[in-house]
Amino acid sequence: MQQVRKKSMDIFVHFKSVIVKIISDMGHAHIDFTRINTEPPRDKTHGDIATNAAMVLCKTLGMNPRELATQIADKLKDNTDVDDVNVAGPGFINIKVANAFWANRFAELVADKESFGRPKKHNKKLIVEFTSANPTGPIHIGHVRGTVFGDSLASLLEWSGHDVFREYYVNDAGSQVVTLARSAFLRYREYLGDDIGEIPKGYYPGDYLKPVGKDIAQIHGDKLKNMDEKEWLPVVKEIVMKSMMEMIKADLALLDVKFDNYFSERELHDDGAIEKTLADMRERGLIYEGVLPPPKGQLPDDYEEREQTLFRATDWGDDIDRPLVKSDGSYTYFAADIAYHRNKYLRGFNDQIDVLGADHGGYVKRLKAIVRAVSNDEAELDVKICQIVKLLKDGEVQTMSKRSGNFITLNELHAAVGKDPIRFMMLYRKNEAPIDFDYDKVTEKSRDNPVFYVQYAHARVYSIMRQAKEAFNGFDVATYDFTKSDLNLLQDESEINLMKHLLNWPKVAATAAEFHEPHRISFYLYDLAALFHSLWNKGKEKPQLRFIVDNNEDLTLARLAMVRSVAYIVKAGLDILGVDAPHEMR
RNA sequence: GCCCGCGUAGCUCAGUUGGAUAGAGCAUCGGAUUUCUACUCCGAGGGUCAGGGGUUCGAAUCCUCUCGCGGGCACCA
Repeated sequence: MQQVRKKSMDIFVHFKSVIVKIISDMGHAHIDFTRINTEPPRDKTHGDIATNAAMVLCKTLGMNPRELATQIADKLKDNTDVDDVNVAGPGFINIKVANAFWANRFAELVADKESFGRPKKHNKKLIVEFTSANPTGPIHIGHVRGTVFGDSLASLLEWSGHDVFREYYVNDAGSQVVTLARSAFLRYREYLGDDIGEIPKGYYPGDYLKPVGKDIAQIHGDKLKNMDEKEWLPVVKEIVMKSMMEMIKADLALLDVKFDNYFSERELHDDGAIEKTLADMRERGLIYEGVLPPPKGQLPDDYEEREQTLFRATDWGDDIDRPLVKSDGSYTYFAADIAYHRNKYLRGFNDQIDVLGADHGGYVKRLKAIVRAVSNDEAELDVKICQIVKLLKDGEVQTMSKRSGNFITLNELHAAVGKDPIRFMMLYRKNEAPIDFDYDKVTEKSRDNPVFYVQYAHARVYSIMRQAKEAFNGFDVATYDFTKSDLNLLQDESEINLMKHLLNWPKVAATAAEFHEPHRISFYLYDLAALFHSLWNKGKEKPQLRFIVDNNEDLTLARLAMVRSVAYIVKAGLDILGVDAPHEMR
């Protein structure tokens, strides 16, 4: 038979195409192949690749699954990349791949280095909105998870060939900004020597506004002090907003997070975008005047039934229609949100992702409804909800009191723990699962700490290379071309296992990107590190498995190619997570 | 009351979107240990996948009901 020569980076994709070709050649070219899976079997003794092809297609082809499987298996045996094939269970086809195939495939990794398995450009325009913390104070622990998640998800999608835009939505329009300005004005008076007493209830009490008070005084002297609020408010607002955003950007820099754009909610109000959006929606019949049923559960004290302007969200998958105009005539936050998501659509983002905190779980449906409605189903929104982070210190949960403004800031957390542990631990859980963030454990340098464990794998590779340099008299990892290594010399089972795991990387990264789940990268890297460390440890008992083998330069160079490849993939993965890949541990 | 998420080993969690005998770390138990700079290492036991019913060749995964935990439930942002 004719072999499928086109090599795909992903071995599973590759073998799927081989199987599809076989079935097509059997005279079934025009059936649906999408349900065919090629994946590693749970049990390694079953081989390297398992496929459900026969079970999935037997109905359409009117055949017994085992019989079909046997026919496909017979053809597979002719493939030189295949060492052995068997049919098992209800009709699984298990493929054992020839060692030479692994070696050939591994040569691609060695040649491609960190970019191994990286898909080509998709030219899909994606926007990821995350953090979007209210600009009324510093970034604190509650924002950190969503920030790290959003940033890494964006990196992951970039790695996968998409055109990704990171955006922060600044809620600078509502009454909270007025409160912020008043709070800053108090600090201004305080700086000028007034006794301001206790910060009144409802104001922002944090010390971080003191420098803002000072700034105002330095710019305007005491001339604001005796003005009416009407006059000083816009002035103070301007200064305090600018100052808050600078503070937030500095905080985010601690995590190496940079946004492509900070999108101002106020501008949506000022430039008429909301009116325009609502006018468009009215024209399309998406808006009506009506009365909403009273909210279920505890009725708010000031509830009054009245007719209001509503968006037909129920037509787009939401549970209830949503109000757009408040009783005082101004727009709701939701109205601005519609204009905002419409704006994203008009900028060409048909794939949108919003990263939100657990307390916003109730908004998912309405946000999705918005995007569908304003784009007339051309654009799609995925909302990722990040669960809470429980901060543990000395084994006890740290509760933070909002009342006194006494929350743990990113700044404090960063000073105590550092960027890499923060980022890794935030990504070492599925986004919907809560995290216990143990202050003490996360700084620990032991196997118990996955950050260290993974970083150490990378550092260990460089350590080995430094030793190789001595053993080989000036051997230089930076310039040596490992594609010259003879990878067929790697025959030990533990070496083959490590190589297989490395070759799994493209599939892991692709799956993580497809489902917007960066945590898969962290878990993969942890497993990779475990395999690598374990192999290193074997060298203690069996010196013949050591990476650097005396008097056998060829074998050593083959092993060094493998070792070097561990660092390529760890580096690629850690880059996505935004965690440093150190050359040595300190 | 309604909506969303979660429920997997003693504990903390994965589980390749429906695949075969459900995995890892910690803890427990049993061994090894003057080391290719660093982290000790190797192995074992441990399960009604919250529970019932259903869909099909096949379910932790999909549907349905029940229980438990968390979050949310006009006009705030």
